[in-house]
Amino acid sequence: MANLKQIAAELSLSVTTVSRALKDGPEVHPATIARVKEAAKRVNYVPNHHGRALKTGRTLTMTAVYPMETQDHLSDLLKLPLIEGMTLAARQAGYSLSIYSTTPDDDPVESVQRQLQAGSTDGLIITRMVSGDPRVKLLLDRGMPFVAFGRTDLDTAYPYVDIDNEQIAYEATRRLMDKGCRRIALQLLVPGDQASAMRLSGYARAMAEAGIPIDQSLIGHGMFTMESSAAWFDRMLAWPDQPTGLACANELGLLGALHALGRRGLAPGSDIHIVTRDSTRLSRFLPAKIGVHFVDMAAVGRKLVEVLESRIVNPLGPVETVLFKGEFDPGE
Amino acid sequence: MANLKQIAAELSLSVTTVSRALKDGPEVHPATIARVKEAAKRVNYVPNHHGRALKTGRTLTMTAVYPMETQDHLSDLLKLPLIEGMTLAARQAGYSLSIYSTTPDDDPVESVQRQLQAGSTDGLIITRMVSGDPRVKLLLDRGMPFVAFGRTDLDTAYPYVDIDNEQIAYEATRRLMDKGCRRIALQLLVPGDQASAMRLSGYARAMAEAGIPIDQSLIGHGMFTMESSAAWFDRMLAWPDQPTGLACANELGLLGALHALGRRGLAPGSDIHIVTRDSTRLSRFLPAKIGVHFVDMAAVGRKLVEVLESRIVNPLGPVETVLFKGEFDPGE
DNA sequence: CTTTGTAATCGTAACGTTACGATTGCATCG
DNA sequence: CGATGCAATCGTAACGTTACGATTACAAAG
Repeated sequence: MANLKQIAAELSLSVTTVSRALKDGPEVHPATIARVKEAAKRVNYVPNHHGRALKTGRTLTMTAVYPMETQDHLSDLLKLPLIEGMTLAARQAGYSLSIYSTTPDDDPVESVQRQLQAGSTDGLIITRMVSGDPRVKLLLDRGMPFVAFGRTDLDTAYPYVDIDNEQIAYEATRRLMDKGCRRIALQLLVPGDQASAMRLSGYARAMAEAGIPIDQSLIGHGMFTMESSAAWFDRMLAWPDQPTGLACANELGLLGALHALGRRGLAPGSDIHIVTRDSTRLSRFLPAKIGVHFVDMAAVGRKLVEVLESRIVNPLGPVETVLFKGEFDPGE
Repeated sequence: MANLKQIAAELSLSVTTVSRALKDGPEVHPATIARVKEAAKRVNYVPNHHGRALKTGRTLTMTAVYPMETQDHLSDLLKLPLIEGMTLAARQAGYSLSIYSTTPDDDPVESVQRQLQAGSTDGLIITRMVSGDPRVKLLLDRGMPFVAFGRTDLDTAYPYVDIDNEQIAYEATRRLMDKGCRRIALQLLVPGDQASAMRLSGYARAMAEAGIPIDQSLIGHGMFTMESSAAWFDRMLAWPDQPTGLACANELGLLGALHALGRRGLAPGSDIHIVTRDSTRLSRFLPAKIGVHFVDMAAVGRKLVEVLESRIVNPLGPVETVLFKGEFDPGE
């Protein structure tokens, strides 16, 4: 409620002087600065966000576009440490972080466009990149600072932070082969998005190296939930030529697959081997031998904010791109 | 980039008329309204958030204060569906949701105060209520719309949405007793906060009814992580009078406890029984017989936003309070 | 031909802030 | 004693929006 005008009136100063005093302007008498700061503290003055934003054009707000698969099912657990990393880093950098949820019904380009216009944000964190993602061009054209979580196949340079999904899937597949697996099943999330495409590509590379032809029926798409993962894997386990190795999309996929195995009295480690990506370290606490690829998503979240901040502060600076590698833990 | 002034200049109208036309003001000629809307659409006009907020005092922003235990460990998984429920509901109600992370180092009252002053939000969602929570009085005094996730022991009325933790813990304890357990261990999260106090109270009620004295050494505080849960439970399993029942704080506590059991070659269901609160349905996919109390946190998140919106729209309206009950599933 | 009424549009001020140029007071210097 | 320089402070305008009262044009009524 307290504003510059009130402080100015109380101290018989002009609004200008008060404003300058609060930023330690060199033109203001030190004694006046002290008086102003004392008064500001006393009345609990905090600069009005909108007044400042309107004048300066800077809002000190970052917006993360948060894609949801459905409204009913639990999202990929990696989003929790990601959000925590982002919110904390944003706050420490002096920004507030706004979360903009989108459902599959929303047009992703339009979602971005709306954020652009309203001038309500200094920068955007976009996720769920797709091939030739049109949002990148749009944002570059408008000069809106942004950073992508994930990459896309464009010839223009743009800032991104990504996980090396290709390497993760390659390594996962190789590990399974080391255990003797040749029929290796692969779980993917969103059909057509970049992260899934990279996983598929890493898988294909490992298979090609081993000279094993790819069996499309071993590749599962849309494995968002424990239920869908369990049902899909259960179906495969009924085949005469059931898979002997499985690379899970994430923790939820793993839990679903373990559930399907358990119902048949099977456990991973002897006949069937399982590898998963895990960003919560949850799988390390399961009573099963599982190879785990850990990626520190809180660090990814912090990095996203860091890169975005540098874009905001210096829009013409060098375009940063960061690739996080995972750490593989074979699980005994 | 496009603003009212530009549209007005282009159509040779005043800014006022354009502004009114966009809201279908009855004083504007229908033909003019059509012209204005066409032009607005053509130049992709979206009202500037800060200009509007400054003038009207409404920001169309809600802020959720998000408490974090530590910067390193994964938070309670219930926060993921909670955030998803909140962000989606906020967006559908026309608000954007800002997440304000706080660490244990932050003074919770000061965190709230800062949000208040800056005028950057229309309402607050506060969590992690403590006994006699000073934030409630502060917010009521200032007339800032808010809703609490959780209750506190104050004689003033204020809006809240809560989970019936007392009932959850009572029922959990009773279920364990039904299985024959008398030495029942209880996991709690934050020492001193309201949710943990309620859990403890429900536990105590069930124990009193059964005439079993409470053994303080069976009550564990600060069980935020799988690691701490595992270590704590492991210590107890080494006792000659080890517990025969365990009520876990949440999914992470459960995984930690199962891990400790598994290392000793034990499984829940015969000698030792386990019950947990679960809001991700994760425990249903574990190969263990566990009693589960499910609470739909996405619904809680949506409700929080709904209650907050009604406070914002009608600050003098009736004070809503909502209590979510869980559903118990005995796990076979 | 002036008055009254009404539909449509306009102009000004204000929200709280900051940028920038103008102004004041006072000591110093030729 | 008037000119100059400097430190300190002030005033105005602007960001984009909306609220409110004023103004215009024109038709109908006296």
